[in-house]
Amino acid sequence: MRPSIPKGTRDFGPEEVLKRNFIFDRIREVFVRYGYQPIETPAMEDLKTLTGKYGEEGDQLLFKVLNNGDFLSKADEDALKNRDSSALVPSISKRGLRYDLTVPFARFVVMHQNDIPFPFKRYQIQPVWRADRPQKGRYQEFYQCDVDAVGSDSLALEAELAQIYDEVFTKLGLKVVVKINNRKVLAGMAEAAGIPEHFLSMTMAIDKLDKIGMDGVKKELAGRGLTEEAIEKVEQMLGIQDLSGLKGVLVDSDIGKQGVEELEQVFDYLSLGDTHNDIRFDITLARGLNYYTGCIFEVAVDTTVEGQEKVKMGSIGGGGRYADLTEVFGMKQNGSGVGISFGAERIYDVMEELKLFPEDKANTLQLLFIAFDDKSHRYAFKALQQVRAAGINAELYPDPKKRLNKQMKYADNRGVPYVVLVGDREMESGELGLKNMATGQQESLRLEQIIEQLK
RNA sequence: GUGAUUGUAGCUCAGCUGGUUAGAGCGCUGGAUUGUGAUUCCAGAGGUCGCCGGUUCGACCCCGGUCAGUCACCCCA
Repeated sequence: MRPSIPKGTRDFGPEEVLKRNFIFDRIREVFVRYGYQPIETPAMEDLKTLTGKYGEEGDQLLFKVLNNGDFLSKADEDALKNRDSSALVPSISKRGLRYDLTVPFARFVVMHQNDIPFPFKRYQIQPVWRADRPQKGRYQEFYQCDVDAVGSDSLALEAELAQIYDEVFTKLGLKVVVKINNRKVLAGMAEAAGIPEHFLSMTMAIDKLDKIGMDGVKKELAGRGLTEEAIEKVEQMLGIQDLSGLKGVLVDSDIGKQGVEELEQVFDYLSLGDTHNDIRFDITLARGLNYYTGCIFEVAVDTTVEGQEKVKMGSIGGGGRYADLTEVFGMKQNGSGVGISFGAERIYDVMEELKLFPEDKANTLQLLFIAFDDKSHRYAFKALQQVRAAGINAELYPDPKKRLNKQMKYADNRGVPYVVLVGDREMESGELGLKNMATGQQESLRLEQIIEQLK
């Protein structure tokens, strides 16, 4: 048979894994520096944990795992007869692959609420799965890197998360825009426009502003049944760039005012420290996941920065506050959480495009021993151990009977910077041939000298 | 879930309106060179033309379906 892998999934070769780890390591460093602790949760969750948390669209994108054994014997007869897939699912599948890390985390917090300190600050770097149609920057299996804090309403946490975005992307050498908004502001806008019942449609339309433009948004709002008057009000509010202006418009909406005040506080905290990226209020930021209740975040590549103009990539991170998510799992108090996520795959793609990955020599082979016969192979095997003990990444070509040019070719393919050649002459003199693969130069040195040079 | 587009050697691709034996570059194997890779020269291996079906005397080429990649939409990281 022909080998293949499921669509939307990928293999990663050594070079890619090293680069991916570079991203994960930078992210993890910052998470740890801010006091967050690691957890891991299973790839599979009970389906009931996942369904209903991501909206209707999200439910359709969940991977369901077929029950073990004779699952059809317990299948819903009617659903089966009517070919009604969505009605059939509960009777043949009780588990699904996680769709994100936030919902499993909320489940984790509630299950372990008596064992963990609050506020609980955790980070989690694991793959998630979505049954989406793959395209540019979108896969069915991809990694998310989440930081969340549960058990505190403090807006210092929102500010801290924005700082984390700032710091991670600075370490990665990527200039970004961190957009911040608040669901309460959006709710206030709906109130001010007299359309609180259209809150969700309004946010979804607004979310598309940078893609379809103001005219597109207006068309979409009209299509969703808003009056011309309401649409005009929404358009006016979308033109507001600063928080103080917004406060005046939302004066009659308590929730709207609250949202503005929260944002003011977040930016006040941020003003106490230095940041390196454009962190700004953006009234057009909406975000689709419907469990968000307060501040929301989204990160995009800053295309106004020199060298990054041509990057076309959607959001490379997002998050927000979810006050009620743990309540769904039965937690009565202390349950407000806030968190952000890094889209590692998209960050990878952007960094690849901009050539931001450094040569990471620490993780690759530094020295290769090549022996000409069994006797020198034994000699090299012994020398190898000393080299490794000195902290140099080294290996010995395992088969000395292979022709020398084969072995040299292997060295070339591995991209190893230095080769040590060992044969009769070298064993006799105790001076080994150290060859620099880049220049082709070769010199005779004692093993200790070689170690000294490569250290 | 909707639409567009592509699928030929390990990789990147060429292949005329449908006509015998499907090609190139790179890579791979062997040799020139049994103590030297990357450069040079010589030779060689490697193909169910994504898969299934149809049209035709004849299909890599045309038609239908299907699978996969890519891109856009919906949504999203």
